[in-house]
Parts: sequence; structure tokens; C-alpha cells
Amino acid sequence: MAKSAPATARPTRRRRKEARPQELTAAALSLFVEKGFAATRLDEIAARAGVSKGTLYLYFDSKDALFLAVIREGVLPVLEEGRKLLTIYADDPVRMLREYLFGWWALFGSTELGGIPKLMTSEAQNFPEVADYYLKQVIQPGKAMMREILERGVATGVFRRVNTETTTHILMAPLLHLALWRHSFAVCCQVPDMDPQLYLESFFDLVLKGLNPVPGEVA
Amino acid sequence: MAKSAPATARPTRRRRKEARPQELTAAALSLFVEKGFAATRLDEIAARAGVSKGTLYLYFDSKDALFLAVIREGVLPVLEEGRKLLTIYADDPVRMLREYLFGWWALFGSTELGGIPKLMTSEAQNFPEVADYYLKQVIQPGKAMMREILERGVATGVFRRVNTETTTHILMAPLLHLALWRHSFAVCCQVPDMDPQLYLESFFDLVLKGLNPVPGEVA
DNA sequence: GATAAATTACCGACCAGTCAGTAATTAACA
DNA sequence: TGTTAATTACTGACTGGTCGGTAATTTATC
Repeated sequence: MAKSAPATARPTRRRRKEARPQELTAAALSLFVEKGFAATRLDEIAARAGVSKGTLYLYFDSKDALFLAVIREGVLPVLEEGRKLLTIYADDPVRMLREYLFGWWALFGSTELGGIPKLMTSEAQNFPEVADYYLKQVIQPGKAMMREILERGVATGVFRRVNTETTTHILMAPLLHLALWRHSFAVCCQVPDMDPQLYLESFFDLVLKGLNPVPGEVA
Repeated sequence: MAKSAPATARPTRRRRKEARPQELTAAALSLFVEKGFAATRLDEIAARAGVSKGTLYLYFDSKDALFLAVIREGVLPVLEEGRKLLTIYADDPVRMLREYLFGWWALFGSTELGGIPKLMTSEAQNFPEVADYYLKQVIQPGKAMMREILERGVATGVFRRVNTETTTHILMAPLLHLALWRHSFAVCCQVPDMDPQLYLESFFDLVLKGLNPVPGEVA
């Protein structure tokens, strides 16, 4: 009994070689972010991707390799897209700064990828080679873009003279904090939720005034 | 054989009931921060504390209970100490802000406890009740102190009018970022290390100018 | 029916938690 | 103040379950 009606109803297992890797890394990302790498079971990842654990091993050699793939495939495209968007305002550092902050959130932080900072922060020490890759391919380029904006602003006199290396780090922090918060306390505790747009607006406002070169003008 | 020379050489196992819990939570904290909760073995924790795994279970009911203890015992004393320090400058919001930033780093971020933000961020979703405790007992009080400083500054006119709720969050971010960085990428990759003092100085400078109520005066 | 895609059943390493036993300390008695 | 009995801190081998990884088998597609 219960094994009747084999007609057309069953969602017969499909062969979709092309789509699998993407589906698996997506499932892995969300679970790694949610529970951490070590606490995530491969069965769970496979289930969320709609396949069995064996299938996972058709596309990835090991759990570690899957982790690497999650990071590799995740961020680079978005980084490139962000870079392109920024060039539009190349002659207006203030506008560039604004676009950086809101673009970072829109393209990255607010999406599924926004969990990556939490994941990489948690696992950097356990996966030094992945951390190294992420540092060189994502963090440093991202920081370089921010630094470029600052230096351009300083050069053209719309920002006051600051230590760009240090300031770059400082300016990234509230973005990362927003993403980290979203994937930690905001999920489990009933935090009276903060509005990202308001948060970013306040941040931009604070920074712009903090970088104002001539107290008494503009800003 | 081999059971000779029982004289004074052997590091006879000592009984030190009082010191154990502290030693165990300290060992657990550093390992949880380093490797994550799930990836840390109880044998390792016990070994680092100089006891056997069995002993660990004399003082803590389970791995989860140990985690809770690590968080509970870790932060509250320091929070209280910080609160006291701040009262010294109760009439000078600028000075209070400065003391908050540098005090946070000196008393908390730069110490062993500085790993807790990474740990709690990573594990908040896996331990909702601990996260809730930490949120209510540590994060919210800490934020309240910062907010108090801002509101006092606004009230006395040394800071311009800002959204204190949002701004509080923003101002905590670079502190947390510094601590998180220290316990993730800074450890595994050869990052050209940033100097915390310089970082905090730049941050304080940026914020102070960003909060300056009358462009053209002071700051 | 040949080939490739996917599943299922299985293995072995690993690890949280247990417990019978051991060593250190204290108490009792002389 | 020595000897022994009672107590308690501590140990480490063991176990039951879990999970990463593999191999045999089934199912889809051409």
C-alpha cells in the first residue's frame, strides 16, 4: 500500500548536472552561516539542495573543498560589479563614498552573501589558506576601493587630510557590523531591529561631517 | 621496571578544587575563540587546563554548560569596572567618549576577553539562550553607556543632534571590528598589523569632528 | 543497452559523556 | 607523631552515537 500511483505524480529524480554545484554551494553557504562549518552536516546541505549526500561528492571532493568553493564562487562577481558601478561617479568622491556604502549593502550585505563575513571571521583560523585567499581577493581589493575614494577626496580637497590606511579600516567596520548583526543576534533574539537604510544614512552623515575639510563650509 | 625513582621528581597530580573552574573556563574560552565551539574537543580544553576530561565533568554538566559559564563569568566584572571608570568624567562627554573607546580596548578588547565578540557572533544562533543572556547583560548595558554619553553631549551642546540609537550602534562597530580582526585574519594571515592605538585615535578624531555641533568651532 | 547521474547502504574515525578505579588529603585513633 | 580508616579530587579506558567519506546499486537519458 501507499506505493500506488506511480504514474506521473512522483517528483522523479532529475539529472541536472549543470545546476548542481551552484545549488549545493548556495545551500552550504546558508547552513555554514547559520550553524558554523563544523556543526553543519553534509546530509543537511544535500537535503537543502534537494539531493542526497552521495551526489554532493560527485561535485566536491570533500567538505573542505566545498567550503573553499562557497567562498570562491560567492564574492568575486559582486566585487567586480561594485567596482564598475563606482566608476560612474569617478569625479565625485562624496558621491562615490555614498554609492560605496549603499551599494555594498544592496549588492552584498543585504543578500545571501551577507553571511560571508560572519562565516569567514569564524573560520579564518581553521582555514588559513581560504582566509588568505579571501583576504587577498576580497578584503584587500575592497579596502583598496575605499582607500581610493578617500585619497581622491583628500587630493581634490573635499576631504580633510586623514590617515587613509587606518580610516579605510574604520569605515568598513560599520558595514561589516551590520551584516554580522543581521546573521547573529538579530536572528535569534527579538532585537527591536534597526533599519539598514537609516543606519547607513546616519553613518554616511557622520563620516561626511567627520571628513569635512573646512569646518564651517559644506557638509 | 620503569617504576623507579619515586623520589621527588614526579609532577604529582595536585588537588586544587578552588582554582579548577576558572582554569577550565579560561582554557575553554581561548579554544572556543580559536577554533569555534563545535570544533573544540573537551580533551583539548582539559589538557590545556592541566586536568583530564573526567575532571571537567566534576565542575560542568556538559559542553553546553561550559559554554554558558565561559560567557557568564567572562564579561560582567569588566563591564562593571568600566562603568565605574566612566563616572569620573561624568561632566565631560568628550572625555567620556574618549575614555569609553580606549577603556573598552584596554580592559576588554585587548585582553583574552576580546575573543568573546567573535565567539558570541559565531554561536549566537546555536545558543539562543546564551545569546539572549549576553544581549541583555552585556550588549544592551554597554550600548546604554555609550548612548548616555551621546545624549549627555547633545544635551549640553558639545555634540550636534543625532539619532542616538543608530549612532550608538555605529560607534560600537569599529571597536568590535578591531577585536574580531585580531582574532581572525590577524592571526592566520600575515596582515601588516594595524596599531590599535593609532586606529582608536583616528576613530576618535573622526567621530569627534563628525559630532561637532558648530562647524567652524572647536574640534 | 550503454553511459552517466543519483541514491542507498555501509564503514571507520572521532568524540561527548560515563564510571570503575587510583592517588591525594583529612580525620580518627593510638 | 605515626598508622590506618574514610573521604574526595582526579584519571583514563570505554561506549554509544554521529558523521565524513566510499562503494554497490538503481534510475534516467540517449
